[in-house]
Amino acid sequence: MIDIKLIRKDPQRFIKGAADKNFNVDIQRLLAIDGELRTHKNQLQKIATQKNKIGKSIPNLADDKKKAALARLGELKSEEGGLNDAIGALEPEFDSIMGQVPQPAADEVPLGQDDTENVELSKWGEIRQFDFEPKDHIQLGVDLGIIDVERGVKLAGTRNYFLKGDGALLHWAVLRFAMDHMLGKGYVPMSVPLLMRDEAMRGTGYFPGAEEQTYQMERDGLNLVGTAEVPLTAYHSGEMIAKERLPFKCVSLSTCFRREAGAAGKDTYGLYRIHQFDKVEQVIIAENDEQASKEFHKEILGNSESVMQAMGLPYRLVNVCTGDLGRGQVQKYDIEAWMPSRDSYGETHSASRFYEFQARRMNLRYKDGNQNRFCHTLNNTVIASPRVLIPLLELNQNADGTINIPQVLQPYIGGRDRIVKSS
RNA sequence: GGAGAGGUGACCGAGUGGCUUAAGGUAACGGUUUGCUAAACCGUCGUAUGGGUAAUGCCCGUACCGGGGGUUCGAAUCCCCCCCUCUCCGCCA
Repeated sequence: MIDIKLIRKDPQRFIKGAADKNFNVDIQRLLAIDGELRTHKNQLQKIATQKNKIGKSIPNLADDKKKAALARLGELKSEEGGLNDAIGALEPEFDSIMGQVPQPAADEVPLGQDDTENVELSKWGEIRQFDFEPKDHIQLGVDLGIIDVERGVKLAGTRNYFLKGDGALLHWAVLRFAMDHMLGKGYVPMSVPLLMRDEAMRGTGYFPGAEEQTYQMERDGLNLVGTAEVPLTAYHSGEMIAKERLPFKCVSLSTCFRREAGAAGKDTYGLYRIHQFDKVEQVIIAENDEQASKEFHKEILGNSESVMQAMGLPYRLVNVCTGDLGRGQVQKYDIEAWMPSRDSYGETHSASRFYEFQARRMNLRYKDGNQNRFCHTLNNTVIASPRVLIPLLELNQNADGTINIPQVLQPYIGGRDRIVKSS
């Protein structure tokens, strides 16, 4: 949510901001309604002033004067009714448009239409050249007996899968390593509810917009979250946090659910785009300070980079362009890991900062002196699996079809250093 | 699922029609004093919004006691609907 006062002051900034992000929002209409509403509310206020004045004098009035006063009150009331009707007719549209105004991107965000125009900032690691014909992760997984997509589809439909034996162990190894990595940095571990009210979905900015991407439990009015960002960020929603408790840094391991509606035919092969996966997610709730937010943004990005580096996975860092940003994001960095079977980098992490966009929607505040201020929020993936298993399996395969396990993961998989076919 | 009790400011908590610009307390902030891992006393202290003004300050308004509607000249207080929380019972990993 954007402060309407900022929109009034500089509408051009928000018109351009929305256009850059490819959001279709009628700011002019918003301001027209805002103007009308303000005029009406102003009149309403004047009427209320008169009503209050007359109302207070009534007990001390003589009968004839009282009668006149009551008559006057009647007139004022009907005037008030007309104004209230006008306001009632305008407000829903106002609220609807307000909820859609995007947060303008930061100046350092490149202009662009979609992810093809994201700008590469840096690369880490050597891309492995194979001296044999490498298999993709599904071939490897099926041959080793650790990935079973067929039965996943049989039981749960397309984009579902089983991980089995060392496949399941490797999946959990990656998650546990990532979690331990974050605990060393002082993030508070959280186990969170995954069914969220609409309120939390709106507060984080997923609604309106992502309803189609969300499994909705209509009978209970709850939504399966697509990321632990929702419960973590909304944890203190509606509260006044003590300033000393900021920044609040937390991390959660959770399952994530995504309908992937509208992605029909896209990335259908393998474990890249699936309905259910597990993710370690980091969230920071901070004071309202843009410079500090940028610092925290670097911090959460660094946390994830060091996880990738520890596992030896080559990746590149991308500055996401305006057209590929979500409604609330000020700026977003993606980490994309090299995936041999795709012959390209594929997104594995997404680090966003929002300034007060989310906090304003969920009324998440702290006291700064005698002023109440909205917090700043940020989040980033620490690791998401099984997507990260794609590079992990493919890049560490041997000619005989076995997989080398990176050293940092070995403690989580029985101290073994490779995955071999089990009988 | 059944029954009951509740939702008041950062927090606790009083308040059944005008004296509520919400008592009292806690926390916070400023000060005085005594002295020392602090206490006592005094003072300040809700939010949002409109107008005025050079002003995030000050002045004048308006709204806000879970949300929405109603009764009334006047509602935290009475009525209706909804949401949420808690307790007990039932069921249950």
